[in-house]
Order: sequence, then structure tokens, then C-alpha cells
Amino acid sequence: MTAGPRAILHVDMDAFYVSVELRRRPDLHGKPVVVGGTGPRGVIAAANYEARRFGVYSAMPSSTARRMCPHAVFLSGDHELYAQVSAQVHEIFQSVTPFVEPLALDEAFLDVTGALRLLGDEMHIARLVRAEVWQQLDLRCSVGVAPNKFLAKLASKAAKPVARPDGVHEGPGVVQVRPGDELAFLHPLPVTALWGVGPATLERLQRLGVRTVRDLAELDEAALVSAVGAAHGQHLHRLSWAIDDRPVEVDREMKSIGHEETYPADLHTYDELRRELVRLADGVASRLRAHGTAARTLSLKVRFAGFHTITRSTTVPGAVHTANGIVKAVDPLLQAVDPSPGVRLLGVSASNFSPPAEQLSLLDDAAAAESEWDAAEATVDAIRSRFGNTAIGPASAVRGDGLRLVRKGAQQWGPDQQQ
DNA sequence: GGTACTCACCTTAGCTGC
DNA sequence: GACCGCAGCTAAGGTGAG
Repeated sequence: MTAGPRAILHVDMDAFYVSVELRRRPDLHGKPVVVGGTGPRGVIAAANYEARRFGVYSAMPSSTARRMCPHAVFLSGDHELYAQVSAQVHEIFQSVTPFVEPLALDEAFLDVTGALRLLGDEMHIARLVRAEVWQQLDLRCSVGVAPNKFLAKLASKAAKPVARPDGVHEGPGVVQVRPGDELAFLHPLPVTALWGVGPATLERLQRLGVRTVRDLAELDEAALVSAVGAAHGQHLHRLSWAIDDRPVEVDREMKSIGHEETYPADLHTYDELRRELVRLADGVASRLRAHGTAARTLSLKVRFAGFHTITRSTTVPGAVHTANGIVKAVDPLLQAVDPSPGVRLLGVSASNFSPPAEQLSLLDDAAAAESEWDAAEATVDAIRSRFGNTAIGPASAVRGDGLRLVRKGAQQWGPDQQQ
């Protein structure tokens, strides 16, 4: 390990999804544009700074966004395209350092400590990354530079453009928190700036009179722990003193795979739910196989019309990676659910990964059945890889009189308007 | 009255085996 | 046989992030 302070970069693309859209729709430059679900149950995935001037932000219900900014252009989004562009962005990161931890399609941490001698100081590297992203991809990003991940993330936020009602103001693009300046930068910030302070934690902290990070730092750690729990309290206390020694993790292991979907109209019968369960299980199984893994724990998520949400899960003796295996495990959980109040969302997820069951024991009945289905679903995978994701799927995934196959991923941010 | 989707992690509670 | 303490696992719910 390198002695002395680390040099960590947090690179965050500016209004990523919208910026990618603007590359193919230059006519929309300067106009408020949002990407997200276009239907009444959709949410905003990204808004450009012109739209943010009107108070529109990501995760806002699309219906609210339409009220606040009726003249905005609403685009339903193209997740596959964003993933492709994201891969190009990450290639640029890799050209600077192999120590890249992707956080999302549009952001990553880079540990450039080892690249300082070769490429110059961390500010130079930050400007280099920014320039390459702009020149190669016609996209803007903001970069935070700091001795740790947490401060680098806050710094990149400080580097971003700001949208106010009077206009969009350019940000500095790169902001550095130098070793020794950590607390001067951190302590005046509102406590919500800390990673891990959401609405629930904020309410508890406010009851203790905490408003800023400095307030939190000066709070007795025991009081903090009793308010928000041991793990969370200790973590926040360390962050409030700018202590964050988490490494940049290049290969983070995935721990769960899931799909969930909100329907344009509530579902009221077991048959409808069961049909959707098969579709969701098909999507989850397909991804499990793509990752060469299988899962022992299968979970069902049901959100009712009143937004009350329940989860039910089961752990099976042999890991499964076929739609049939998942449906068999989850169906009893679904049968125990009363759908009569109306179900707006159904979700299936798989966790507790281990090698596929048939590799462990072909003698076991369940494993043998899973192996038979595996052969069939491997053929499905091959057809999809050649002809596309909608080429083949469970019969129950066919919707409407046009026999259009509806696959997962078509409505990333809620049901579209015409469903 | 309106709230998507995906993933990670934590807390609490109950059960089981020793 | 009843009880205790402990560890490990599972299930359910909650919180937070992007």
C-alpha cells in the first residue's frame, strides 16, 4: 500500500440521460428536457438544468413535473443506449487508472494515487478526465478530488452547475478538498449532505437539534447510536469527522438480482398476478444464467393500491436459475396474498447465490427437474442472444391482440402512457 | 394526493441446535 | 424435562443511494 494521503476522484456525469438524448436531438438544446416514465404512475429519471430551474428533479412523480414545467419535453428514455455510452465513459476512466469503482451508469470512483507520478497531480488528472469525456463523447462531467471517497463525492457535487429560477450557472467543473482542509469544507454543510442521512434519519437527528455536519460531529456518539442504531450511528460519527478509509473496490460482488414492475392499472386476481410472476421470474432467471450463478433465496414483493408494501421470501435447499424453479418457489408465497384490494406492483428477486443445483447433486429430484428446465432455458438464451430479447419468452408474456411480446426492461421508470 | 426501479445494508424477531 | 445463553440462520420490514 502507498503511504500518505490517497488521491481519490469522484466523476459524476452532468444530467447524463438527458445529455445523451441531446446528442441525437440537438434541436432540444436550451429547452427543458426530462427523461422518465411518461404515464401517470411514472417518475423522472433525469432532468436537464433548464428543467431543474422550474423545480423538476429526479425521482419526482412525472405528473408533478408536468404541472411544474408543462412546456418541458418528456422522453421515455433508452436504457440500452445509456449503458452503451456509460461503457465508453468507463473506458476513458480505465485509460487513467485500473482502480475504478463504478457506482452507477453515470458515476464512478477512481483511485489515482498510483498514477500521480506518471500523469501529474490529482487536479491535472481530474481536468484530463473531464477534457477527454468532453472531446471524445461530447458530454460534460463534474469531478471531485479528495483524500477519501466520501469527500470526493461531496466535492463533485460542489463542482456541478447550479439551476436557479433566474438561470443556469456554470459550476467550477473540478473541486478539490486538500488534506488538512477536510473539516473546513465539511462542517458547514447541512447534515443531509452525509451519505446515509435520508428522510427518516434526518427526522431523528433534528429531534436532537442537529442541523449541520458540525452539530453532528459535536454530538455524543452514544446519543447518536441510541437514536439511529449502532452501525449507522458509528458510521455517521466517523463521516462527520471526515474519516472514511473505505477502499475503491474494483470488483464488487453482486448480492441480489431482481425485477419489479408497476402496472398501469391495478391487478385483482391470482391469475393475473401469476402471469406477471412468470414474466418477472423469466427476466430474473435469464440474468442469473448470464452471470453463471443460481440463487437459494427467492423473494416476492407486493405493493397494494394504497401503497402498503409487503415482502415474502423463501429459501430452497438447491439453488435455482430457471424461471420454472423460481416460479415453483415463489408461487406458494403468491397464493397466500389476497389480491382483492388491488395490486399496483409486483417484484421478484433472487439472492443467497451459490453454484447451480445440478452441479451439486443430480441425484436430488428438485435438482434433476431444474437441470431439465435448464436445457430448455439455455436454448431460449441462445435464441435471445441471436435475435434479441423479445424474440422468445413465456407464453404469458404476450400481451394484447397484436401478440407483442412484453419483456422486462421496457418500462424502466414506470408504465408508459399508451399501455 | 402523488410517489419507478435496482441494489445494498441494517434491525428486529423467531426458530433451531448445542 | 425445563431452563439459560449463545450462535447461526431465516424472514420481514425499513432505510438509503442513484
